[in-house]
Amino acid sequence: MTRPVHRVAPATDTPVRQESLRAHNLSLTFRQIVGAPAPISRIELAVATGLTRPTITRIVDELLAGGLIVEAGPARSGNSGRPRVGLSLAPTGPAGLGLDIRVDALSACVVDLTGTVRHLAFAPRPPAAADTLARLADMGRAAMAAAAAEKLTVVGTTLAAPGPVENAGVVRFAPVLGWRDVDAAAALRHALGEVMVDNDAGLAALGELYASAPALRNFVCVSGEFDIGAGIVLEGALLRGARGWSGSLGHVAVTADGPVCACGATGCLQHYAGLQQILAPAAPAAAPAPAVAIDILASSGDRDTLAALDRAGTALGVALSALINIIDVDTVLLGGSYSLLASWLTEGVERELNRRVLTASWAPVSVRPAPLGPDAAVIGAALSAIDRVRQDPNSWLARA
Amino acid sequence: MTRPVHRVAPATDTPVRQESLRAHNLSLTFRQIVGAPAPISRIELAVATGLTRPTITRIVDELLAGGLIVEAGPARSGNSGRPRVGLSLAPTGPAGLGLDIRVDALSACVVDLTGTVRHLAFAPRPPAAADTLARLADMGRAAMAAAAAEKLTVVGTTLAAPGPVENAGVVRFAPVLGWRDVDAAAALRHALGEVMVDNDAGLAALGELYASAPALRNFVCVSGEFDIGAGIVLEGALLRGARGWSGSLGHVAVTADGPVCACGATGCLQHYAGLQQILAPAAPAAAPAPAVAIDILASSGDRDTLAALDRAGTALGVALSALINIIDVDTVLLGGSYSLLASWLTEGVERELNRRVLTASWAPVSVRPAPLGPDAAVIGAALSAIDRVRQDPNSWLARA
DNA sequence: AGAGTTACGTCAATGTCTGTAACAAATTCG
DNA sequence: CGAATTTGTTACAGACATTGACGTAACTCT
Repeated sequence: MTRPVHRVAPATDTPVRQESLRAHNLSLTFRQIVGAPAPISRIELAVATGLTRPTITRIVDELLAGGLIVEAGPARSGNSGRPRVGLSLAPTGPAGLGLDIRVDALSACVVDLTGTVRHLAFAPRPPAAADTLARLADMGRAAMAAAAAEKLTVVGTTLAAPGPVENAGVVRFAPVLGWRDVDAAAALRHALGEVMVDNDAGLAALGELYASAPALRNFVCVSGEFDIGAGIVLEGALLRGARGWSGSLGHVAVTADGPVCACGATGCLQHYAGLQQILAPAAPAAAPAPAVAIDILASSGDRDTLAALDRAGTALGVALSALINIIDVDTVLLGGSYSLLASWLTEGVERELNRRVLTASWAPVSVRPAPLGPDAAVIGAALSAIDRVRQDPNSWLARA
Repeated sequence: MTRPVHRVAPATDTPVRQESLRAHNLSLTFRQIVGAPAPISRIELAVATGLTRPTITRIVDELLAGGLIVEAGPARSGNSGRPRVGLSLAPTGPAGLGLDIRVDALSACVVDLTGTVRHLAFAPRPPAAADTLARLADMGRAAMAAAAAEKLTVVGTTLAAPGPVENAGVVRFAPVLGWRDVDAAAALRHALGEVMVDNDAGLAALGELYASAPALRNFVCVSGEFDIGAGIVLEGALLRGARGWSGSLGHVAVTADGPVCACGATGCLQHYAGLQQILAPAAPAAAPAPAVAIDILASSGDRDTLAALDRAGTALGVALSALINIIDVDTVLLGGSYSLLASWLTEGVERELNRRVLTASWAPVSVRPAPLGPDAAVIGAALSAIDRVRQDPNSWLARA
């Protein structure tokens, strides 16, 4: 009856010393500043973190010296007494660089510590992989220069790619681009330094996460570009799966014995809700920006397009019901191109969710367009790059 | 000599003081002992944790005094020198209590620190909810008494329930039992103290996780009892979702326009792969242990049953493909009753996974029966209760 | 203008952990 | 039997964060 036991997810595998204690409290305090909706004073920090005022003073000094935060003017707190000095994130200093490969364009984005987009550029996408990567390197260098001009230092770069990515570097499979096993991280390393590569749908979800005003914590963001991908955020963290290949929603079966898909399976969501498939009946010659074309056709009352949108919404709802039954989230964001088409899709999605999600009667799932829309992935990529500093400012302080 | 660089501990929301430092290092050391395949000496602990020998000595003293570990006899390490003293988990001290409500029976289980099952009992399930809970309370008390007789103290209790659970206490919906919104934690609190309630499929996955010999880290365990549930383990942690309602695989659509299910939707997996549905064509009068009945019928070559099993395997494969496309895991365990039927199901499941999982060609998904089978949920429940002590021994030490 | 109030900084005292180094124990080998 | 070797313990010093008390700054109200 003896059963051996083996290790499970540990808290941390490293020993801690006094030094790490200090680093931890510093990072804790910094995260409070990051998360505060408005400039926050030292006293408020002391209350929020549970640390004492002298400790906060010391930590704040360190953050100020490192250029990570700035003091705002004094702000009234109560009626009398010395006003509090607001502390907020510095608009200069570290920044994150994001790159995105979309069907219709390449884009680059720089965000600062506060999450503000400081630079956003687009360029056409060359057909060949090598040209695409070279162009991205150029855009990255240009973005870094633009950042430097505003006293920003790029501390990390993330590339969003439309397909499953392995080891944060190799794009396994990207049908739109015709890529297979492209080591994008290696190709960009020379020009841009270390580059993390991640799935675009996941990064779009991260973008929406960081940008969400009443912070979302559990949601899925469906990005409908060429491929349909889902970025799943649980407890404020992106779900990457065992090998980072989560979120291939496009190849979830809606009808097991449906029509054959390019992937070899049958009845995939892609077939019902892919942009090309929605557009096809009305305009066989694909337009450069299919989502816009679909929106125009639908607005003009085109029956084929409206019918296709209805099918797409229903199919999306079926696949999302599977997703939510499998992993419970309370919000669906229609992202990427779908954000432009949300008004045509939401109804069908909601209908299926209400029918099919087992727990819908206790806690209805909210469906809405993603605020950042098609730019969410670049912005998310840049934010994920800067977020390493936001979560652990010590790396930046150690550098200086 | 250069001092090793130590990364900050994790993103916790609490401040750390010297005291927590001590607690962290103690818990780190203890987890090493837990994870070691054989008794481990102080020196080995020092190497494994990165702490110094004096520190290890102090921590080990504390663990010995607290009764969490015991010294084994000296063991040869090299040829000469003082032999190492092996340290291993104490077979007495804290224990976890698990309870499970199954269709066919109630069960209770006690595991000790080492993960060994020390007590396992079954009882018939009364039809009414109140009776069921009263019986469970009795079984829990009996198990606690049995544990005490072996010098074990139950430090936590977990109840596995067949349905979505809210706030670790309220069973929202359990069709087999006819339960809706039953506050099981409250009902058992008086007899057993604080009880955590969780979904049975998730706990079964945890059971398989803790018991897996070459440790699994990313897998899904499908439990087919009355309801089909999936427990998803990612990086050694159970995925619970926003409200703990993850894993309702039974109501994932296999064919969107399929037959109507009891839940109100159409084409649910439950309809194709539920035990009752597999059994129905051959033996309309449900046997007490459907899985056994199915196995016997199939072994005897019953055509209807074989056909039903084929349909079930295929449907399971479709739903699991959706799951794996959505969240990437590399292993599927056929658990619960399915473990008994694995030989009839595996082929169909594998076929569909290979067709439908987008990344199957790079990394095939392994499908196999779950070693613990139908008892995984109780054992997992008990293990999850004791695991709190294993992950953080300080709670136990503080008590004494 | 002065009292009252709140915010923030500084200093010494305290406690606790780690690391180094010397020391004690237990066993093998010549 | 004693030297060598490895394991485990004790003693001391160094480092660092927290606490608490006191002092200073800034602003409002009377």
